[in-house]
Amino acid sequence: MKNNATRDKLIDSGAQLISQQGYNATGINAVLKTCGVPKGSFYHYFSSKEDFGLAVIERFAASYDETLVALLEDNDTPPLERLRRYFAAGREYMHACDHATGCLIGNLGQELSGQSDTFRDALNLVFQRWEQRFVHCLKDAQTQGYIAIRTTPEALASFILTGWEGAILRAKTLKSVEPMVHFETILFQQVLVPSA
Amino acid sequence: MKNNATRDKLIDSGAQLISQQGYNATGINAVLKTCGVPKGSFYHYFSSKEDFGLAVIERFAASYDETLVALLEDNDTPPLERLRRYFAAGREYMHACDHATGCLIGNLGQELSGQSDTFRDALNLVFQRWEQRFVHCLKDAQTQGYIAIRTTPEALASFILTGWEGAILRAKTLKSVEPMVHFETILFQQVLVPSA
DNA sequence: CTTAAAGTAGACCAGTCAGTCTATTGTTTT
DNA sequence: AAAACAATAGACTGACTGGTCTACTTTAAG
Repeated sequence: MKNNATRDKLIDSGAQLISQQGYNATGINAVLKTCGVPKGSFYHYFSSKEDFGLAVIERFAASYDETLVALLEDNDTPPLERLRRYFAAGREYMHACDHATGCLIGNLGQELSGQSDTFRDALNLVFQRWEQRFVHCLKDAQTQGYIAIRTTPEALASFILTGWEGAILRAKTLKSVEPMVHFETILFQQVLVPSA
Repeated sequence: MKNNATRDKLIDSGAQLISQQGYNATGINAVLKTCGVPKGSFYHYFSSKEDFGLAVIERFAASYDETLVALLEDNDTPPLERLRRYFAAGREYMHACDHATGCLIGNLGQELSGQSDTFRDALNLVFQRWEQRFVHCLKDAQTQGYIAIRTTPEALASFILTGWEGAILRAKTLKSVEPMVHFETILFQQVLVPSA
């Protein structure tokens, strides 16, 4: 009843299709087809499409959190350099997916938070966990004197996360990482600075 | 064949439903039901759902551009105050819609730009027109000495628009305008400042 | 008064949706 | 070996999708 190769295959295919097309536009049959699993198995592992969607979110969040920790809590690297690497990784991914996919959590947040409170809560939690990772890194930067303490790390983390998500969205419609570059440039030039 | 009350009713209802539920989740029948128009009329005015969606975008953009001009090109008001008013209006709207709707263009950009190039192009154009309105206002601010000229107005406009869109997205999943407040606060405190 | 076109009206179509059902196969446990 | 359960398999259902079709009504032109 727990973990299983078939279940994993379903979640993997689902994450891929949902990333590309969105939740509503991705039919269960399409997921089944891409991984060659019959419908009976799907409803053996998941009670509904919503249940499946939540599992996709959960798994993506868990996997993404690992890379987030590796990037933002690497104490061998100066805090602002960690942030730079995070942005660079995001830009690379955006380029790799031909500017079509973006951020799964951001996509679903936009599509589903007005549609289902269950999804909204789940996505909100993911965002909040991400913000905490940023807070941790920003606190390091403040105590080490790299940035001023005129703003709380929490507010700064919110600023960075929302700005970055917005830049990703804009990059999708523009089919260019230019908005992401602009965001990063101005952020490091005027916000993440030491002097008051 | 041109403008008509029925056509307008369809677009109005469509804009409302699509704002709330998204494009894919909004069926044509639902639109027809909310404004009491039969299907025959719909396909008399629009050749397809995509055609309809584009008309909804076009009309929203035209109407929104008016308020944008009124806010950002009001020469009787200092440039930064114009921006403040723009953000205040956005916050008020977000509150009025119970944090559920957000920005129609942003929503559709997220949902459709990976799905249809036609939509992506249309939405991209709208964003670019908006950016130009910001550029105009920021140039005023620079020439009047309110903000430094270390960054091009174009890059700044991109930064503001993407940051704001991201804040709206985050406000939807959080059901609070807090991210929008954080964005505005830090923007005026550290980015839109005169000194180098 | 006639005729053509614009617009209204909704039954209808093939296809797809999420979800159900029964039957069968694999794998343990006893 | 047998019973119990997990998992596979896919045909099937009713509701709904975007879109088509024909019939009817209104408006305007000649």
